[in-house]
This record gives sequence, C-alpha cells and structure tokens, in this order.
Amino acid sequence: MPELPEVETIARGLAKRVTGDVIESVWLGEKPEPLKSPAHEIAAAIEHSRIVSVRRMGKHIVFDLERAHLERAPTPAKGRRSKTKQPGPTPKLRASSTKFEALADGGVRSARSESTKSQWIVHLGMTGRLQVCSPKDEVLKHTHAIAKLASGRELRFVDPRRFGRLSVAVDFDAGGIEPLEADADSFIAMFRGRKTPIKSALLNQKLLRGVGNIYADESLFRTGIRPRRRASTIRRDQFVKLLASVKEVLNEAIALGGSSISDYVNSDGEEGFFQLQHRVYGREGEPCLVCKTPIKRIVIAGRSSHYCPKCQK
DNA sequence: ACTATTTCCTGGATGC
DNA sequence: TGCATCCAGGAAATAG
Repeated sequence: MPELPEVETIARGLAKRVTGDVIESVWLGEKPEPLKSPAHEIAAAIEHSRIVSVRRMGKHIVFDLERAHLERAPTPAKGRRSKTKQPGPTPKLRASSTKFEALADGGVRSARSESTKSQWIVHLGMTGRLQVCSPKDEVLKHTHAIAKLASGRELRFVDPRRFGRLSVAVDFDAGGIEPLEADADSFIAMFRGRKTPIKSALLNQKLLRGVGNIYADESLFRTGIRPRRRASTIRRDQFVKLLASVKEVLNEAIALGGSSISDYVNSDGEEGFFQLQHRVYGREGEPCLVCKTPIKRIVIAGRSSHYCPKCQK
C-alpha cells in the first residue's frame, strides 16, 4: 500500500521518464470511476499539456502541467468565445473521449481555464499503479485512465480496488505538513490537546501528510511509544524523538525504494525492499527484534497496529 | 470542534 | 473443487 516512501519512489521514477513529454489526449474509464474531479474537467485540464515536473505531496503524485502550444491555428480547446459549439468540423484531437467532447468546451470551464498552468493529481489509494508503457502493451483489467503522450508512449492508471483518485487542481493543497520537512515545534503543536491515540493522529493526513499504517507502526516502535497512547499524554522530548523516528523510517524506506507488499510496484516495475526492515508491522506473534517478546497486534480505528508490549510504553 | 465508526472496492487467503 | 467469508486499508462520509 503506497505510503510516502512508495509514492516518493514512484514519483521520482515517473519524473525521470515523463518530464517534458506532452499529454496529447486522455481516455477515462467508465463510471463509477475513481475520479474526484469530473471527467471533462480532468480532460480539459490535462490534454495538450506538457509535463513540467512530477513530484510527491503527502501520498499524492502531482504532475505539474503547462499548456503546450498547439501547432494548429485555431486553438479549439480554448473556446472561451463560446463558438456555440456547433456540430461543425470538430477537431479530432481527442480521439478517445467522445463522450466528454461536448462538455469539454462547454460553459463548465471557468475563467481559470485562461491559466496555462494546471496540475494533475493522482492518489494511488491501496492498489493504484501508474505505468509508462507502449500502446501495444496489453491493457490490464482495472485500467481506469490512459494518457497518450507525444513520445508515443502511454501513461496508464490501473487500480483494481478503486481506492485511488484522480483530480485536477491549479494550486493543489495536500493539507497537513510534510513529515520530512517538519520541525519539532510545528510537529508537537499539531498533537497538542488531542485525545486520540497517537497512532490515529499520525495517520491523520490533515495533520501529517504521507504517513500510513506501516510507517506509523514502525515509527512508534522505534520511539518506544504504544500506538494507543493518547497524543495529549506524550511529553515534549518523546515527541522530538518520535519526529526523528518518523524521518528516519521514511528516509530509510525511500533509500530502499519503499516497502513492497502485495500490490505495490514502483513505476519501473521493480519492488521496494523496505519490508525486509519492518520491525513490527506484519510480525504479530514473532519475537521482538530487541527483546524477543512476541509482537502484539491490536486494532485502532479499524487499522491493525503492531507493537512490542515490552519495548513500547 | 473532535473523535469514532462505517463505507467504499476487489482479490487473495482461509475454512468447510 | 467450489463456494462463502474474512481481511487488507486511505480517506471521505456519517454518527456520536
């Protein structure tokens, strides 16, 4: 399940491969789709755009786009003058998405469409994958979006469990703070007065963005704090240690290309190796690597949580 | 304003 | 072998 390190790995891989390429057209699958923005808005915002950069924000992948100059004289996609969109010679620049064509030039587009910059936001959810491949490659089951690139390749979004999300934005706000950039004061301030278990607080993307179940458990183990501890009862020095652990765990995982559990494969099709470093996650009943006490598994807010009853207080 | 619980979704694992 | 059931989990929605 892609958390911050996996998404970072994927974003870096994608950046290497598609930066500078142009999205010529996009096909978006049948409903119900994993779309957050309406399909026609997504199509309108990303088609004919150059990928300026690909980066990670929390667990989101952000494609920074800039409208590419069209070689054709009349720029049909910019039909702000509302040419009444008659059934005239519709420029077939969107061969694939017939059903959105009528809408794409309609009144839906706000004045914002003047802007040449936009962002395509992809959240992989549990099982989402972005593959860069040849049009000849078999289209996998559960493929929900295909972007045709000027280079002749395709960028596909595949997501069996449909927890992933696609949307567009102008100035995307992922919420929360980046754990790797957080300083102790802002980190501590987020948890002040919260009675929720520290585990839940770490998972709350509005507070800290990018930490998921695996890395929350691993960070708490390294800090010696039980996942059920109320955030408000944790001392300042423990928070300082916790932040250090969070950064340490995330950085180690990024260095190893992320964890690879069941569904996760990075954009190069290779697996990460951090799962070999998991000290508590998925190790219920196995001996603690420090004290040999069997690792316990409990459920907090519906999430399985692993910890060592002796090492963590 | 917070916090806790439920829901979404499919495939793989498990049990009979 | 086949079929039902459970489980994984991020985040939005809903309930308390």
